[in-house]
Amino acid sequence: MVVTRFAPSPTGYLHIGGLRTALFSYLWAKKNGGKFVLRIEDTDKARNSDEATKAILEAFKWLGLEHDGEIQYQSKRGEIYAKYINQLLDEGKAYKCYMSKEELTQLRETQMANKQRTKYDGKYRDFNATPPEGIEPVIRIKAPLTGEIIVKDGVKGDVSFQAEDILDDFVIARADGSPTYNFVVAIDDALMGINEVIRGDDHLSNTPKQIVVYEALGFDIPKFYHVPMIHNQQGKKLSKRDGATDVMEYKTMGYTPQALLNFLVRLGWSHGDQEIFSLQEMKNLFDPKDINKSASIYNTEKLDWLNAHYIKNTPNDELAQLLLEFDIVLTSHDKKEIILDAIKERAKTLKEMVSLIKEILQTPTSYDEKAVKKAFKGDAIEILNAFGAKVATCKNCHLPSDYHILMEDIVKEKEIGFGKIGQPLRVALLGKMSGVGLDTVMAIIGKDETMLRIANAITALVSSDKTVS
RNA sequence: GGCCCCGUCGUCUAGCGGUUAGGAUCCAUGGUUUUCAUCCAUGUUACAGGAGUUCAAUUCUCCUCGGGGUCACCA
Repeated sequence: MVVTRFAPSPTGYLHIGGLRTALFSYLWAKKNGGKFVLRIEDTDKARNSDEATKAILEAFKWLGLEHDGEIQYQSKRGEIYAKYINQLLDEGKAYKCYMSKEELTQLRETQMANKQRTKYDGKYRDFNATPPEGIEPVIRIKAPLTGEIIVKDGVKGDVSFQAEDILDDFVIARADGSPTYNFVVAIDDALMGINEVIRGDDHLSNTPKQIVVYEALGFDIPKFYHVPMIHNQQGKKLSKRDGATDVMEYKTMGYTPQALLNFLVRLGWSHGDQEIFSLQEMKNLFDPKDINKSASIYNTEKLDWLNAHYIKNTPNDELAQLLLEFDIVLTSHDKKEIILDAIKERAKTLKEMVSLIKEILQTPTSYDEKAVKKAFKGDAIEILNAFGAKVATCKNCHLPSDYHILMEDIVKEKEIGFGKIGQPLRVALLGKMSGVGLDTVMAIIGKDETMLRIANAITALVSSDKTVS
């Protein structure tokens, strides 16, 4: 069974890059009928917060990503780590190092001065004399000093490291007894049965150290997939400064979970030429072997397009539901269908839908100057007036088609083009030159409101003398 | 600096020795529409550079250049 995991450290909101690796891990587990474990790496007490954990869970919930089993917290697993530290000590695979921080610093400075790479010199590796006074030791693992370590990576291929280039006896437990990252990750992954690790490729160079731990403990080494980073426009690692890296920001900006997931799954992964993936399709088709090797640049143009696509293809009931989050209540509005049908084709985000809806439902209080200039030429006011009268006498005006007939009538009677009535009427109803079809607007707001808006516009424009003759 | 990874249109990507180098997005143009948007059609734009290997390289090898990541008693 495939068991994957997402293992964030709760130091802030859920990052867009983190979400992508989470999604990949989730999909791969689901595709194989396996398990997706959520593990909170909260060993750094100074930087962690409960809020951050909540934020991650909130984002998961919004996007519909579900982890399997209980959430694992590293902070609760201290005893387990201690047990393995002692085991390694007993087996002589790890040892206590009494080098003071000052001495370590000194060592590094000397190495740097000699243009050597900085590494621990193994001073206490085979030490069995009386330890120096007043120093709490750290625990170091005996890492191989020579030889090759190969990371078999499903994305990058076999990546080979030379022990002498990168390894030294690294610390697995600090002076206060707390275990370090590379040690606990290996233990947790092994104990939780994680056999496919999908994570950012910034961890690739950590992997040999973790392999050292796996081997010392006799654990099976999982399959690794190191997925390339997401870069900002400058080609650097995406950071908070780049803006919009908090997953939940996308909710407030009016993106749908579907669109965001679809956007993310295609960043660094592809399945032929397919662009649109439902969550179910992702679960069926995702395979880490199709993950790209190179980093991608974060650019939301395609997200906008996907979001527009999903809005267009979402049933109105669902849209009404989503709009509730934006304080738009259409769920039991009698014109719900006609409103949503009218605007879903022209909005890129839910937020845009909100302003489109308000634009229709609210009586305009001002008129766009350019639009007025363009629309109100010649006898526009007269035409508009005549149209108003037509609406007033209309006995059966409910549907857009009813109003459309009215417009056709006036075009015929006055022998004018559609624009002659369309333009001034549009300004009167919406206050500007663009927007939803006029017959639709009138059907939505009804006969009385239509007449009111026409009257308002005429009054306003005549009194302010904004007409152009 | 050492080590490691990467390099196809502006962007996301397909390609897995022989293709007019494909799709998507963006942009532009045209059509549809009373307007805007949608939709449809058309178009511009890419194999970082140089050596090999081969009958043939975007594809394989090496070098150069460029970009990124990582080198802790952080995770």
